[in-house]
Amino acid sequence: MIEETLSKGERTSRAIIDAAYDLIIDQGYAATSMRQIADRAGLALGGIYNHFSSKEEVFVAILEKRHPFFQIVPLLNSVEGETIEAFARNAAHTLIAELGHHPEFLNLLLIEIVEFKGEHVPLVFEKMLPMILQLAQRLSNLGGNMREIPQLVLARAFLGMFFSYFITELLLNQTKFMAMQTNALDHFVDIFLHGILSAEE
Amino acid sequence: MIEETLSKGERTSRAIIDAAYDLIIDQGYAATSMRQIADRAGLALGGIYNHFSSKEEVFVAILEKRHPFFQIVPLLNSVEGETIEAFARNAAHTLIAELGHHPEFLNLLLIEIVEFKGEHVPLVFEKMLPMILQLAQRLSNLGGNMREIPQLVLARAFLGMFFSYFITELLLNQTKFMAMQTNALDHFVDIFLHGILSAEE
DNA sequence: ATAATAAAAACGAACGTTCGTTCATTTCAG
DNA sequence: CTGAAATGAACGAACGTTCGTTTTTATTAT
Repeated sequence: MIEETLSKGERTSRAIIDAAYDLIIDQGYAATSMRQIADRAGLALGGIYNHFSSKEEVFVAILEKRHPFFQIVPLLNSVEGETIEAFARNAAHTLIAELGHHPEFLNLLLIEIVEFKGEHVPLVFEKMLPMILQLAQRLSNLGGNMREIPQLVLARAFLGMFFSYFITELLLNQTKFMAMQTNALDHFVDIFLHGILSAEE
Repeated sequence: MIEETLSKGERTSRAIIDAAYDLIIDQGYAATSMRQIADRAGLALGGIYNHFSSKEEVFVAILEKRHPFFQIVPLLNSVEGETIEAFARNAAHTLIAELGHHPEFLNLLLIEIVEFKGEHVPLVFEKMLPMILQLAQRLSNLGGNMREIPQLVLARAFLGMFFSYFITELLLNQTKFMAMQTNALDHFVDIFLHGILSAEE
């Protein structure tokens, strides 16, 4: 349907990006060759260069379409919840429900950090700025009492909750002898909301 | 002094590991060549193969000596503090004081995840097990009241606090227009201890 | 101590592949 | 019919690894 309305160039452009994305999040950038990308996209090696002028340009195109933040921020914008607590809980479950099936969805972010030293981060941030501002506006109107915490710290800690959840999940999945933790996320959210200490003293 | 007592083989072995470590955390594994490693270690290309039988074997040797967990866990073991809160605060500051000057110290962990899919994680975990058990024993004796949280979740959340601190710090350092956050770590610890919600209702 | 010797280490050219990119040519779409 | 898209051979450079040789080290016998 949609494919029909796209020009041929646009279609193979997307096929290249899709193929490169799959390969790169699986193998990393340097370990993925243009030949592999061409094969998977279903065209000849030289054909890629009719759409992208270099390997890195393909990578940048992937970042602009598929950076994890572009998945996370809109999802957060769609989360319901009147209070801070309700929003945090719903956000956690929404993100896990949507992204939990793709534990490698963070790989693109990590690859960019590891293989490009984060030099494309400004590009991604700039492209995300409207979405971020909209989200910030939305969050500032939430009900509930919150301790005095700088907004940026709050955002970092909230994002960090997912970073740590996914990265440690990834590490644990490798050590088979450790038990699965089905409700670990709820605990993470609880710690984020209430901390590890008990109220009594 | 110490060098004098080491055999020639041991010395160049270490030189190779040191050189490879510097290059790999800077460029990634696939992007680092054996020639670069040889040059930086100060020997000829073929010389490496008198000490390691392949490039991956060099990488494994690096992991066994320099994996971030081997720096973190002993540091945590050395942290003082009688209560949970005191320990958490001291631990955070100790780790940042020691590792904060090397924001790339997590790279080896990320590289292993990204370029090897975490397949060496069991190896590292096994080597760390005694240290971990010792630390767990130490922490279970801390004073202070804590909410009921599974030990493994607690460990994940605690580690996650540093993951998120360092990764977001790394991201922010790229976006020059954002202000430095000098005391962000204290806020992270506060959130870890008390959560973001205020006690009143 | 000194000389002889066997093992370990260093060397660097060479091997066969694979890499990213280019290009003249052919095919196809609008 | 014209420009965009696809082709696949070819380029030089770089890759990991091997190998025959030379040099250095550590040990033994003198």
